[in-house]
Amino acid sequence: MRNKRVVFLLALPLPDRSIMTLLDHLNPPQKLAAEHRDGPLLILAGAGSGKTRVITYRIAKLIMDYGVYPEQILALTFTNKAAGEMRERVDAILSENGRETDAAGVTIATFHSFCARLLRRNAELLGLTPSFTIYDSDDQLKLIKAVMEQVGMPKDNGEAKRLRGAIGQFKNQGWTPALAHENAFNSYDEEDATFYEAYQKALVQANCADFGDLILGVITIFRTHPRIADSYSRHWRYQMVDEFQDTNPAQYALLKFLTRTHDNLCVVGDDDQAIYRWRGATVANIMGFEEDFPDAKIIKLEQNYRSTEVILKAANDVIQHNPTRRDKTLWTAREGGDLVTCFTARDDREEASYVARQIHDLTRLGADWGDFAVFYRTNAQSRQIEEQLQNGGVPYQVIGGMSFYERSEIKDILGYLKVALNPDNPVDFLRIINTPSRGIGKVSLGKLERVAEIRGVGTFYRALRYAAGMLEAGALGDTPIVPEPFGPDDEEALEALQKLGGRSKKGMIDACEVVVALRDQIGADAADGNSLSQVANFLVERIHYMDYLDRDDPERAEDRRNNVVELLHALEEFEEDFDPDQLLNEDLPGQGEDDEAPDFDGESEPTVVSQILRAFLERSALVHATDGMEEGRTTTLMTVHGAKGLEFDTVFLVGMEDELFPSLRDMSDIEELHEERRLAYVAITRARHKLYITNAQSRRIYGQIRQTEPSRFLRDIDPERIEIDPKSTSQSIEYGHRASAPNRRRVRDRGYDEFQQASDANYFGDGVDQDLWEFDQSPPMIKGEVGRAVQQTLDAAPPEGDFDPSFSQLSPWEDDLSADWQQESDFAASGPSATDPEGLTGKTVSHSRFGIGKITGVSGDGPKAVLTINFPGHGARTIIRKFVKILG
DNA sequence: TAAACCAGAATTTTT
DNA sequence: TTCTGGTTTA
Repeated sequence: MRNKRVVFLLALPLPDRSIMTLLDHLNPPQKLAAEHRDGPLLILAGAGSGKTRVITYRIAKLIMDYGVYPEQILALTFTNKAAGEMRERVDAILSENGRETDAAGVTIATFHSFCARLLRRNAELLGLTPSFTIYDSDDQLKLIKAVMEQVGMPKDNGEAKRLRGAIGQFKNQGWTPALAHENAFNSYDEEDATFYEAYQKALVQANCADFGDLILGVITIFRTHPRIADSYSRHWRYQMVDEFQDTNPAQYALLKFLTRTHDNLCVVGDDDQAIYRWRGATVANIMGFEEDFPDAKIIKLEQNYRSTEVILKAANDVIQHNPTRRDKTLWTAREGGDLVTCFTARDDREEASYVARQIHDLTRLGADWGDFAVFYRTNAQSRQIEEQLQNGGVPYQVIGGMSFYERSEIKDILGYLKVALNPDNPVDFLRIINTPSRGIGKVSLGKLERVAEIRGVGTFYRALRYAAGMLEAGALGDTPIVPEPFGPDDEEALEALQKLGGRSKKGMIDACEVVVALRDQIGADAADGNSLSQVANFLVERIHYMDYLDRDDPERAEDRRNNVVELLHALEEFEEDFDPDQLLNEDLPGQGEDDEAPDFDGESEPTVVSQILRAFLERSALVHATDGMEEGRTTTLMTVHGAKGLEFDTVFLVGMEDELFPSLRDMSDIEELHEERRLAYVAITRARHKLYITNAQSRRIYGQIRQTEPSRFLRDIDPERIEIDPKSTSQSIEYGHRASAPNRRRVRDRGYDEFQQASDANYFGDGVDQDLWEFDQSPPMIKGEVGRAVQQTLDAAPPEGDFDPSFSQLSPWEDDLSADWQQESDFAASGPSATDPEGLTGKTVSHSRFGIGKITGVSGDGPKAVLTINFPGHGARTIIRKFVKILG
């Protein structure tokens, strides 16, 4: 994958001795950038020009040749994926050069996780405790609704979402409520700012921070305590930022603070890949970098090592329609290449079928499933593709979409743990108080809320303790509850809560007991024999959560229970890997170094269990469970946004239709169109050897069938670089592009009907036991070696235009696949045992967390079979079959 | 209070 | 079409 730079060895002068073998792998501008030592540096790195490579080599260079301590280096990214990859590569480079211990010292993090750490260190300065909860946008919306109600606004879901957006933008700008007021243009802005103020107050009172607060909180601290900023700035003497074009003003302000004692800021970016304007990112940061850092050195990386000439030119065709770009011309040494294949389907289902079919055929010819990726504009499009891939027996992984941590069962369990750690958190409190149902309905909640408003009570949790009669000081320094009734109304509210009926009273006592018990257990130290996974297991038992799932939705109970089990595993795993030493010598400065930095002696020293829990919750808030993408063995499905920074041999870009891609919800916003175009550019430049672009003439949206037009971006590509698949419904890119005739009839090309028949018969689904084709059970036929270039297989493919006759027959695939499956079964049948009816023992599997392992034991069968798997590096694990991919 | 039912939104993209 | 949240009913 990264072994094709050898060419340059000969062309380069001899570099420094110590790191010679490394920098030799870089081309001249790359080398120049990696050698850069002090002062600001802007690296304009085109797609596929090796920017991560440059950053990682520069880190190595700093450490090895310039004598910089690893601890002095900070590298910030936007995604966990990028951070992980960078960490890995720095690790590899340093290890290769006998400096394996150094990599751990380098701070490589996402903006958000980095700021979360800083914020925990200095939480008191913002009125938070180090145990503050991080709210995701769901939680955020709930709190906004609560605040809306509180300030007497009418219930309005749309308005709540608008406010969430407005607050998000304030925070992206780096504006506190006060600044939002100052910057208000009109009375609407003013109102939003006022609401923002109320919301922010509620957040702090709840001891919570939302995503935007992580960044804004840190810069607020830096603004008010410049000496803290100084101390951090001095600590991280060399800083690097990846994907700089996606920074928003708040992040930029953060960087300014962090570099205030020096200007060793190295940023890498590509304005053509700026795709997060909607999240407040400003290209101005990259376009005007020299203005802020007049001494900035600028280095352009223009050689693309990834794609063929055809693909690169197609990408350039598209992006050149954007004005105001930084001057940059990408070129590649890989001349020629396969044409871009376009396919127009009649509908979205046929489009998905086509993709599945192509992948299937190419893998039969020796390509690996892992060579392929399917990109779509919106997550909703993944369903059709998934269905067809399943039918075709193509194993796949979906990146993004509904994350593990967004599932209600996961949120419930984590909700309890979050409340245990921070009982002031009202969103999770309300989530768990009656889940599973305890007879605490709207009325009881109202009474509880009323009491919570009384001075001396303050929060739901404390009101609950009052109601449950658990008034004494409890775990973790809970203060005794002494309500200070402020008049007859308050007295009444207290009385009402006291006099609650039997059922809700009982429910409240129960809920209270659970939370208090959790808090006690978290408060107890690991030394007392307590562990986080024990606490979690206790919780699931104590609230009979599994039974609740069965009752709640018997249909999905099975899945959801497994998810809970998986969560418990994850907790256990996390706990095992957790290094308590890490807590002692964190590489963060702050305390002690600067007298303005607070010591957070707090009320009670956090216990190990609570620290682990805190760390786990932080990770679950900041890391998508799907982040751990596996390389190599399965086809990858993701949105175009998710694809940034990645590359694949063969890319299918689906749904290239106007109004879908470009999305254009607001036709008047020309900037939005430009951003969509950059998005298309990003998508195209992910492909190494082969690009397919597909569209559908009609598509179901919200269950309604809509006619579509081909994407304008598709028409931007020079037809010279395109071949239209003979099976395509239309042999022209512009199949019906006539603004004057919106209801035109479309001419169907010959060949279409055959294709359609097959498609209508669901040509690899009907008549086959669907279960057989479920992802996990798909026949494990790994054909080529991982990473084998698809190019070869394409060369070997049957001549185009020769429409595969079997295609129109009823079930060519079933036959093919059944044969394979049969073969596999025969193989398996050679060694089944009583406990392992399917002969799984000995097979290789892959797991999202533990990686590749071998099955050593099996009990039960079907997707629910319990497997014992040995993962090198993790030891033996017990995992439900559903959660692993069986590779063969 | 809980279950069952119905109406309306949702689909741009993510930490 | 699917999900969510709100309302009605037992």
